[in-house]
Amino acid sequence: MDHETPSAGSREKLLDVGEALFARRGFAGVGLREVAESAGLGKSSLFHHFKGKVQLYFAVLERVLQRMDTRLKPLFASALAPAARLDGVIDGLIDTLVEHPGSARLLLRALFEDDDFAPEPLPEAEPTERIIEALIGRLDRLLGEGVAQGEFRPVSTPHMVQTLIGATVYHFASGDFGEALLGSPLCSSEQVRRRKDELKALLHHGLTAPAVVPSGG
Amino acid sequence: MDHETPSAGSREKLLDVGEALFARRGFAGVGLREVAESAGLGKSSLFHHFKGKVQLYFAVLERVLQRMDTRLKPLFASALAPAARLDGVIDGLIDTLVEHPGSARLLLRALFEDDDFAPEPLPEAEPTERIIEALIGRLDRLLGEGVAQGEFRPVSTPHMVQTLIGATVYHFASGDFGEALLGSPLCSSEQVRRRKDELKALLHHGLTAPAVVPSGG
DNA sequence: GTCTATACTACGATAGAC
DNA sequence: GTCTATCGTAGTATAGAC
Repeated sequence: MDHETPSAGSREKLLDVGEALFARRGFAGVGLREVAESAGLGKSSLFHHFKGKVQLYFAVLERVLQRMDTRLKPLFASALAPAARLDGVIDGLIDTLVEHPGSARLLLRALFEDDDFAPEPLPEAEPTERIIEALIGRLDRLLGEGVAQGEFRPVSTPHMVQTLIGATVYHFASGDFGEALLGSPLCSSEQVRRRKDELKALLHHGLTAPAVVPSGG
Repeated sequence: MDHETPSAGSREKLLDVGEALFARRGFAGVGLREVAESAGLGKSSLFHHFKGKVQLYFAVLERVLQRMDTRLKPLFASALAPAARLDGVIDGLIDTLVEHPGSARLLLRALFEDDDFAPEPLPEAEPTERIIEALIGRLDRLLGEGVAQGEFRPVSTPHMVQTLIGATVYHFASGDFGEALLGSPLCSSEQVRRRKDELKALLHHGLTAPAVVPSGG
């Protein structure tokens, strides 16, 4: 093992620093000098670990998405009924967003900022797009399953996916604004529990099919 | 009249161009040269209309927010019951986001990107914060009213505000991703109508109090 | 693998002619 | 009100010493 670890510590540290900075200020707002020096390196040493700025950025994004995918995959694969499975996915998603500060913002940026870093599609963006597509696909299928089985109302699953992203990713990305709105830190254990409860209650009432009703109603 | 219009056209054009560019690439991702030349001016002429980059940015943001505020104020002030009033606000909000492309992204950025353009709080950011605070305050009070009158479930109004922002602002800010997910343009009249219907249905089932139940249940 | 030094470009902003 | 010219800084990236 370890046949692929050039210097081990520095690369990880660059990814950590890059994750924090890119999350806060976005791709264009971050200078490589700041990244390198925050990691305890000189500016030029960064280029020994990453070919350029975009490569660093997508390496950071891919690590965040990989973490999320690893965490959520088993929850999607559980044998529970769709509604219970969705509850588990929501809890797991919120947990990962909270455990790794910055990942919510980084993910939100990846979703709404069109990757217009370069004119032509970048090959290094492909792995990240693959993971996002897989995650969204699983969520969409879970919702579709619930609708097919009659446990959920017949909603538009893509629109519900968007609503769920907004309710989770956006919420935990909304730093100072969200904190001012709630009156206490977004990631405090109390507000995290509250967020989970509020969202799951909204879905329980709003997504679950409202029991069996006679068609004449 | 007209005592305050120096050149009229250029300033408006700069705001238009700035709105499009800042929405797409964020504050740091936009160069003043591109803004000026896209407006048909030289780079230096821009400084005749705006003192600097931050002033241009907040002028753009303020215009967007002002537009939104003017549109939504009467909807918030309507005499309808809270649930119907909320429906109207949602329709109006989505309409403004759709009519002015870029405003969703610009607003989303303003909400989740902490204004870390400068170390100290900028005086030119204050008007925008005032409008946002007013809008959010009205929405929060509308929800609180509905809860107090028993028309809504006893939800956390700040959390519901966040959910609504995510369901509207984020959705229409999610350009290529959202379009790929839905399979057709976000702002097509069909998808806009669908978005309104899906969201209002979710709220109708998930936010409205589920009829009167005996307390012993 | 990290450093100093450097090339080249673009940035925000200012000065002054017209 | 717009222009050309310029300043100072910081950006990404490369070359080469250690």
